[in-house]
Amino acid sequence: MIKGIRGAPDILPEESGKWQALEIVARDVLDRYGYSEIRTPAFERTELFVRGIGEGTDIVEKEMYTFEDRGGESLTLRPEATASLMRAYVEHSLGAKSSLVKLYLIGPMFRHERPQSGRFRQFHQVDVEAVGSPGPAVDAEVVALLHHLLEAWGLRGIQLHLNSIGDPACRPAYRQAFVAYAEARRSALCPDCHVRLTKNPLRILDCKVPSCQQVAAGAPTISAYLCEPCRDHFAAVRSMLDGLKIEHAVNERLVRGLDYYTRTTFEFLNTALGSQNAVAGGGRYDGLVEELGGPPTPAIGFAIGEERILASLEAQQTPPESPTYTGVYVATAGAEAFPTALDLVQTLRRRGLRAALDLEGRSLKGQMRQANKDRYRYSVILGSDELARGQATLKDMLSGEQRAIPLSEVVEHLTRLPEREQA
RNA sequence: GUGAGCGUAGCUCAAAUGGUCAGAGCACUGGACUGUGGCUCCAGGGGUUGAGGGUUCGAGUCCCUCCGUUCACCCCA
Repeated sequence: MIKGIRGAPDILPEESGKWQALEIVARDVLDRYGYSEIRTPAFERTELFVRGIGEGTDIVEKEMYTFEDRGGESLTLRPEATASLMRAYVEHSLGAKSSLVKLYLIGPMFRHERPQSGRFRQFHQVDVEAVGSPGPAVDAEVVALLHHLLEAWGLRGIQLHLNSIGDPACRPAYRQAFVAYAEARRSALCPDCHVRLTKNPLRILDCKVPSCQQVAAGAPTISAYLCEPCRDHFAAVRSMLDGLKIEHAVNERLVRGLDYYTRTTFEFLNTALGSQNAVAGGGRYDGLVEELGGPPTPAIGFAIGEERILASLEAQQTPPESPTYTGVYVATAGAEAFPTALDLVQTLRRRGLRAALDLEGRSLKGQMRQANKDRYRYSVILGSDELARGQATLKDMLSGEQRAIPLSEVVEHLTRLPEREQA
């Protein structure tokens, strides 16, 4: 048996409905906020991610699915959406059409990590980006949008963590101060953090090792080092969120792992989820577009992990769907009724009804069982008796009542009956 | 990449110290109900016990290797 790829699960028929429901809500809410969908390819030149995400990041260093195409060019399956989206933004000069461009992208991302609960090698994100404005109002609206989305999905108990990590004017000073502080306490740090010290020192703030946390607790905080503009920006974002009654906690340890972030960073956490508990995360990245060869363009965005949203909904036992009885199952007694049944079913389908019949020559009993299992609201029984009299038997699968009606009126009759009924 | 746990029918699981141990429930198909679902009862199909090797008179049960899977670390959605 040829098996699927580890960490790239199939979404089976019984669960695809949940995904559809999730994405319908997302598209609806995004549309209300004025966002347009963009679809970019699932792969890009490797260079795009190396430059966009950052040479030293874990994603680029060890998690990318990279391969050479037949022309010898290095390509990579997208590990995240922002870089692709910004590439398209620059390539097609989307900024020329309006000063603030609002885009979203839904699709699979690929990262070569060891799978575990809430983490996959192919996973799905709803990625949202607002490009073109540096103002704090955009930050606030973007966070409010995400908050709105989670609410629309029915998620409960999600915490919002917020931080500002400064900009090129002030972050270097902080970084320097932090490194000096950490360097002095090197002996207390775990081996991983020794590596971080040179590669990505701020990540030490995130480390879970107790001794490192102690070091982190006494470390200089970013807030003390923010420059005037960054401080004002952050304060403005916070006060707008307060005005919108969106609860948030400032988490100075929230240092995101991608190089391109500036100023505002945020994460929505669900502590009910276990180890991989970030349900969505994002931030501002005012330098990325320029880094990719475009004009200096401020932007902010976030990504939502669809698997983690679904897991959260499972965890709180509110699956997105409830079974309904709809449509018509046409059962036949005797092979001679089949042509009539087939024709009837096709007609019903053209009239917009969900309709089916047995294609395997099963017994009437078997057909009725199928009708019940597939949640059909009505069944129509066609047999030699009915055909001889020019009639059909119409049965209500919920009440069990049945009666004979003229064959010629079946379609009309069924299209007038209530279409959807709760179980 | 590192560590730990687990791998028996489609699914969830049984099978005491190795000796009728290859089973049950659900699901599926058929029947009881001679043309009818959801309840009940009966029957049937389906497994080289993840793969390969070893120990033994004998292994699902012990040992080794590999593979898969789960959770955790790392990191992130």
